Amino acid sequence: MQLLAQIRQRFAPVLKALLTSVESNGTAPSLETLLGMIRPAQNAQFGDYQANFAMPLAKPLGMKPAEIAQQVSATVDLQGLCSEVSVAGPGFINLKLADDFLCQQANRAFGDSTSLPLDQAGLIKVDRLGVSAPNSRENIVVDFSSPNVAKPMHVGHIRSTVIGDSLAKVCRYLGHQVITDNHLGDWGTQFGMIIYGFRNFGNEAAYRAAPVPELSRIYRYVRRLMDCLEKLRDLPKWEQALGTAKERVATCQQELTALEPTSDKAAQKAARKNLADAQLQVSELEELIHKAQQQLRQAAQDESFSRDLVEHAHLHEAVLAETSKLHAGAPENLQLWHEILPHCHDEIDRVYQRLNVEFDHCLGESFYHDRLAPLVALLKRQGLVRESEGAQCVFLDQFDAPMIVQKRDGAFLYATTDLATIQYRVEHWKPNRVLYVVDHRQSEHFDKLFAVAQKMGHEQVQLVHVSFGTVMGNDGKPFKTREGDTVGLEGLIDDAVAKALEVVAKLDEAKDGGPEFTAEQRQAIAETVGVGALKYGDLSQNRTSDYRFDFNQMVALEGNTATYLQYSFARVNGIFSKAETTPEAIRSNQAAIRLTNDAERTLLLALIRFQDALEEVLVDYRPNLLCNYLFELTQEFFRFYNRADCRVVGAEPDVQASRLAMCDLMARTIKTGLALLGIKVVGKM
RNA sequence: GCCCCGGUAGCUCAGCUGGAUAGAGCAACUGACUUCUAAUCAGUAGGUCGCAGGUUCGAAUCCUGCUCGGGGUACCA
Repeated sequence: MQLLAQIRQRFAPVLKALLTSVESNGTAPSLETLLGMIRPAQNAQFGDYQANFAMPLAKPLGMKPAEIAQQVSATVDLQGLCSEVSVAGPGFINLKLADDFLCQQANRAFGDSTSLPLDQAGLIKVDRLGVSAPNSRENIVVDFSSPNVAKPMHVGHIRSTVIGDSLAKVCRYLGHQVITDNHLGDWGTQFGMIIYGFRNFGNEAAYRAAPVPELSRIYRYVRRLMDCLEKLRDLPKWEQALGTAKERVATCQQELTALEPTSDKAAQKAARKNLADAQLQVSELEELIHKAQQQLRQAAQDESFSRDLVEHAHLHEAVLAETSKLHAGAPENLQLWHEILPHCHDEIDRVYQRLNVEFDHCLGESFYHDRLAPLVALLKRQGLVRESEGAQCVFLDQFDAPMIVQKRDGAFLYATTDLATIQYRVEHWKPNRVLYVVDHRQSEHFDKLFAVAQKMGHEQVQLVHVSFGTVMGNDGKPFKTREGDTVGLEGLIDDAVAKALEVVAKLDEAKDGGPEFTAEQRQAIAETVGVGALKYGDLSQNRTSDYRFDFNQMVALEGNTATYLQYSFARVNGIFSKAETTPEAIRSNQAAIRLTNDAERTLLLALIRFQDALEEVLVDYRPNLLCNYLFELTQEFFRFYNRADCRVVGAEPDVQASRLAMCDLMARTIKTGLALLGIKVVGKM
C-alpha cells in the first residue's frame, strides 16, 4: 500500500484552500511541492512522518510558520490514520500513525496471498503483499547487460546486468509492462578477430571436443597478438614522447628558477604546476614503456608467438577486413559466424544462469544490420544528415562534434545501430520509456542519440540513460588482475562462492548441536550466499559513483550485506520450526497482528513502508534505495528478535499468533525484496 | 581548450528534488550465548561534509569562484 500518498491526500484539501488565499501573490510553491515536503521523519523521536511545508508558506501567507502549522494541524482530517499531530520547532508538523491503522495495513499485507510474476514467462513469482497497482501502467523497455558475445564476460558487465535486472523486476512488480532486451554485441570487430583467429590459429580437434574453451582461447590469442603489435607500433612514439616530456621538465625547471627572485606568486604557482604536470607525464610514459617492454620481452621468449607476430604483422587490417566481409555478406564468413555464434551464446548463458538473470529478448547488433542502410536513407529523407569529411553526419546544435551514422568507407557505427534499435522498439513494442543501463562514459553518446531520436520524431517515448560508475580495484584504478587483464566474471563468482563456502562450513561446524548440513547443502547455501553477496555489493552502492570492488569486504558476509538479509529470513524460519508451525499454517490460521510493545511497532512501521520504498527506487532508478530499505527493515527485525519482551515462542497464545504473523510478513517482505534485487534466500544457514 | 561526474569518520560509502543534533558498515573499545541459529544485539569513541563567498527562517544538499581527482571529447563500442 502507498502510505505516503494516503497521508498526502489528507493534507491536499487543506493546502489547496490555503493556496487559493495567496492567489494574488504568485510566489507560493505549488501544491505538489508542498505535499512533497511530507515525508518519513528523519529522526524517530519526532514521530513517524513530518510535514515541513509551513516554513515556505510563511512569506506568501504573511503569517508565522508556527501559526500556519498550528492552523493546518487543527484543520486537517487525519481520522483513522494518525493518533498524534504536533507542531515543533519553527513549524514542523510531526505525525504519528495510529496503532490501529498500522495493524490494519500490516494485516492487509499479511493477508494478501496473491502472487505476481517477475518475469515475462511467469516462472518467478513473488507475493504481492498488498502492493497496489500503479496510477498509470506503462510499457517499459529495459536494455541492459549487452556484453560482447565473442569474449568472456568480465567484471565490467556485472553492474549493468545486476542493476538492469533489478530495475526491470521492480518495474514489473509495481505493475508495469516490462520488456527486457539484451542488446548483444554479436556483429562487431570481435567477430572479425575470432573468424581470423579460427582460420589461422584454430585447433580443429580441440574445437570439436570443447568449442567454447577453444573459441575463448582463440579470442585471447588474437587479442594478445594485437596488443603486442600495438605496443611494437607505439613504443617508438612513446619513447619520442618521453624525450619531449623530459625536455619539457627541464624547460619548466628553468622557468621556475627564473621566476624565483620575483614576487609574482601566481606566476610561480603556475610554473610549479607546469613542472608537476610535466614530471607526471614523464613518470606515466616511463611506466607505459616499461610495461610494454616487459610484455614484448615475454613475447620474445615464446617462439611460436614471436613467429606469429612476424607472420601476422598486419593483423589489425586483416581483422577489419574479415569484419567488413562478414558485414558485406561474404558466404564463407557468414557461415563461420553462424557456426560460432551458438557457442558464444552458450558461454554467456552459463554466466546468466549462474546469476539467475533472464531476458525476454536478446536482439543483438546483428539483428539490426539490414536495417542500417534504410535508416540512414530515412535520415537523409528527413534532411537530418549532412556529409562532412566523407562521413554521413547528423549535426546537433548542442554539440561540437556531430553524430556520425556512416563512416567514410561506407560502414555503419554503433550510433547507427542504436538508432535502428530505437526505431524497431518503438514500432514493435510501443514503449513509454526505454531505460539504457550503460556505464557513464557513454553519456555523451546517449545525449546525442536521444537528441537525434527526438529529431526523427520519437518524441513520445522517454529515453533514459541509467548510467553507472566504473568498477575500481582496491588501488582505486579500474579493476584489473595483477597481470593487467580484465577480471573474468565467472572466476569472480567462483571466488565469491568459495569464500561463502568457507564461512558456511565454519559456522556450521561451530553449531551447538554439531554440524547439520551435508556437503551438498553447504554448497547450495554457499552458491546463494556468494552470488547474493556479489550482487548486493554492487546494488547497495549508489549507481552513479565509481564502485570500489573490495573482495574481502564483499565476502565479509556481515554488516550491510545480502548475507545479513538472508540470515534474517533463515532466523524467521528457525522461529517457525521452534514453534512447530509453517508459514502456510500461520496464514490459514488468520491470526490478527496486534501491538504489545514499541519494538513490534517499529518493525511493523518498516514493513508497511515496502511499497513506498519501491516507488522511491523508480524515481531515479536507484536499486540502492531498496537495499537501504531492506537493511533498515532487517535491523528492526533483529532488534525485535533480540528483545526479551519480544519472544515469539512461548508468548501468550494470541500474542504468539500475532508475532508469528509479523514474522511471516517479515520473511515474505525480505524474500520479495531480495527477489527484486535478483537475490535468493535459503531456509537455513 | 570545452563538456560531464565526484571530494562526507582511520577505511569503504549512504545522505544531495534544502529541514530539527550529518548516518551506516568495516576497523578500535565495552557488554550480552542454561535463550526463537552470536553471520546477531546493546553501548563507547571517532567529522571545520575539499576551500571561499552567495541565496534564506534554515545549506552536506541550491548558485558562483577556486582547488584536487576521474571520465568524455569526428568516423571503436
